[in-house]
Amino acid sequence: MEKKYNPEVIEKKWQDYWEQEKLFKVEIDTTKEKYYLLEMFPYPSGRIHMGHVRNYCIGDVVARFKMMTGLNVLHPMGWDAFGMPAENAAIKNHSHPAIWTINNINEMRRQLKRMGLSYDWDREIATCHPDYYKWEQWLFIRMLENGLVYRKKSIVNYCKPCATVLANEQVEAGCCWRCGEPVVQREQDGWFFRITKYADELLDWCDRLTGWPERVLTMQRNWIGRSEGAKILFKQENSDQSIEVFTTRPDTLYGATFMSLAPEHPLCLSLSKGTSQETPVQEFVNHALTQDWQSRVGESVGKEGVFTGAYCINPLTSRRMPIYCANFVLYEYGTGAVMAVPAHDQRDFEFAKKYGLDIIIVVQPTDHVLSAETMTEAYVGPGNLINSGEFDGTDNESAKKAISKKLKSMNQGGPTTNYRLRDWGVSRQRYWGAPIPVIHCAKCGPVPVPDLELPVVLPIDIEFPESGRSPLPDLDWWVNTHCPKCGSDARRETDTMDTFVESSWYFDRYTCPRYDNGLLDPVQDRYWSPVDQYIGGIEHAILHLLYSRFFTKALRDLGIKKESEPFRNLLTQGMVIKDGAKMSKSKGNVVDPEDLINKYGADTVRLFCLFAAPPERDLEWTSEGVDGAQRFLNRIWNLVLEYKDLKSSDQILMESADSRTIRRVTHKTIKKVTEDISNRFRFNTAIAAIMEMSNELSKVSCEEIYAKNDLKAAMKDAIESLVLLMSPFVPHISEELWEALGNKGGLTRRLWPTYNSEMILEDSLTIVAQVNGKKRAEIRVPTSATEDEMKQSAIAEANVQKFIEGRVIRKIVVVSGKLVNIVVS
RNA sequence: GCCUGAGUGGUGGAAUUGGUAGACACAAGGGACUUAAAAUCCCUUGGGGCAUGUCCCCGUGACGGUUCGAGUCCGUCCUCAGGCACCA
Repeated sequence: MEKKYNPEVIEKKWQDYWEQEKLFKVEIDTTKEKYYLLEMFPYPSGRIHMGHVRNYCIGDVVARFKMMTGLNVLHPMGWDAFGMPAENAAIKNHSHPAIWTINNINEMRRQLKRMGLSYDWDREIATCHPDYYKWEQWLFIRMLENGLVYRKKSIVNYCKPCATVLANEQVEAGCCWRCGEPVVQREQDGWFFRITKYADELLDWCDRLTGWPERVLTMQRNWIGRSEGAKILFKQENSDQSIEVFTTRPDTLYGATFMSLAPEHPLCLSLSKGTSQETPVQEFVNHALTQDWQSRVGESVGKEGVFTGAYCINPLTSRRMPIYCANFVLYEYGTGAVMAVPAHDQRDFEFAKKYGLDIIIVVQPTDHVLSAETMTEAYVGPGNLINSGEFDGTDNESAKKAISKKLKSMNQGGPTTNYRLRDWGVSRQRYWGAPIPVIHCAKCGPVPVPDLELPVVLPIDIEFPESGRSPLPDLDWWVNTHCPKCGSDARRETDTMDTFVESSWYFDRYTCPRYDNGLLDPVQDRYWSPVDQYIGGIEHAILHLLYSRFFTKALRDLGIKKESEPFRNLLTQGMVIKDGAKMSKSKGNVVDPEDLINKYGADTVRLFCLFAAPPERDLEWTSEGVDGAQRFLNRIWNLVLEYKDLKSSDQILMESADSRTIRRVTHKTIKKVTEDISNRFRFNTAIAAIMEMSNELSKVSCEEIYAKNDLKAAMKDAIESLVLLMSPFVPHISEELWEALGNKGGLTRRLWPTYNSEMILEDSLTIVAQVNGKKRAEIRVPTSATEDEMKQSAIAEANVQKFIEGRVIRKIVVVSGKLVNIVVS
């Protein structure tokens, strides 16, 4: 053993050893309990950042700990390798997305290996590999066959110069993020996953995901946004057509005085056609549709609208209700049409005031009286119905049900449920993604590519255009094909899939990454699924985690999987920040993990990441803290150096108090560290306990230890336990120290130390003596002391006497092992 | 606006079921070793008081409440962070 801790040498040594011994390679072992641990796989952006480091350090502690407790641990890693940054980089560097991606993967794999993470690298997957997306295409077709995928026209953000659809987050202040030209709304065909079919199930299962943070579940519940209400049909005047609306307030139907349609609603134009309102409506609609989203629905935007010239009929009052087109009505939510009740809805109130429309109060609160003439805002609270015919006097909650029921009996609507969740549009007019496996035939329409022709390989050998426009539509040799059904000339779908599709099932593929007879090997899936612990950033709380849940249910219904939920437990780690802000290039506060590894070694970096904050919280990066972590590892190194030659084989005549103290510290620490890792993921307190133990052991004199057999034995056990306890956090130095103690390498094959409760017991303990709840003394009592004895020693204490003297003792509260509280008047 | 979290020393954080507030670190100050520095080791370190103690008072965002006892439970409010946001 070297005199000085030299991470550079030992980290390389043990990483090589782990790789040669294939220490982290796993296979099904039915004699062992399985544990599937997964961290969110990275996008191969080029270099790992501190967020990755933190995420993967946390995962590695859990993985190594679970291995040591005897579980069969699956701990894989891979690459979320499709996506736009590859295209941008290719444009910038006159390169190719594939080359850029592969180089990045190689670089990042090398960096991750330097962290000493316990991955089974044989299971590595990259989602841009045809062997991976082949099964995604296969699944797409199965979903298409089962009605879970469909094609529809929808309104999208479109950039003309770039000839592509933009995601909402790629539109900056109404302009394209790349070319700066204004984005327009455009109706376009695209493929959709029918996630709304699972809205109820996704929502209901939120209550059963007991291993997920409540915060994430709340966000998902809000996103799904189930609301109970009614659909109501309003007959159009002079027509047998009806307009359907959704409302959560059917109780206010008697107060509905007009109707509002979203500008996208086709009725806006058709109703006004041929009337004097035709031109104003056309202008209004055109204006609304060409506006960017912010200036149309933004917070500060007022209510605007225009009369369509048409009327509909309130089914209960037979009132003639003018139909308006209004900017605040969302086409995507509900039916894109709303009944307006100005007295009881703030938006309708503002709109009615502006355009001079009638306000009728139908819900009267019990504590004050509303009047339509004087009210300055809508009343949305509870109350009893008025102006509502047969429902007058009913409380409005019961009226919701009663009126829904009546509408149903009239065939004019009825109770219904509506969701905020919309179907998931996955078409992207981009190159670097998985091709959608469909062929468009003029006669047969869209036809799935036959299974035998899968995968539809993304053409790689191409010139990547500088415009950013996808080269696929121009690749005649690739696009032109024949219809699988009728054989006539046809064109391939040139859209690729949203990259969230790949990450919605990658965790399944890790169980059988090279399986070629199907998407999943049922034997592997049954053994490994579901993921027992998933770890990643909170930023994926909705999209990725919701999509993955949807895919799991879809795979189940297609008979491919048994499980209904992908991730049994979820840990969301906080961000890494520096100087109070998230690390970013623009702020100039980025710390490069590899520089740190070069300077300190991976163990120090790991230790700091795990010690400075609990996983869910943000981690403030400080270089002083890293220095501190390094100092601790040096101290441990020196401590082990002192005791590495201890032999415990000498005969022990009697255990002394000193050796019992060493054993007590050891067993207490084993208990604390075990519980902190397994129950709570509180690595910071686990490490603090290890530090306390090492401080204790450093206090005793080395000569004394070597002088007595019982101390030698106790210390040897203590040092060995210490190294084992440290090993999930700082594996390299632990292996080296373990070897120096005369053992063989491969600590994850060792058993995690266990504690003996009897060893933790002390002969006497310190308890607190309080008077009226204030601490007045600390007293030592024998562990075996009875309540009475504890009371007596508390009362006998001089400082306690001072406070009870001359007062009457009303009551004495005894908490065994903790305190005695004497209550005096 | 609505929904979630979170507010504890100079800093990161600890206190697991209502029972010693500040574990463990970082920073700072003092000391030892050294010709010197670095490294290392030791001591002090929430605020205040004096009678300098096994002392007293105050102290976990604010104010109330429950309790023998509250950082922890309840109520009202304040601040910060995140999510959603004209969702009918």
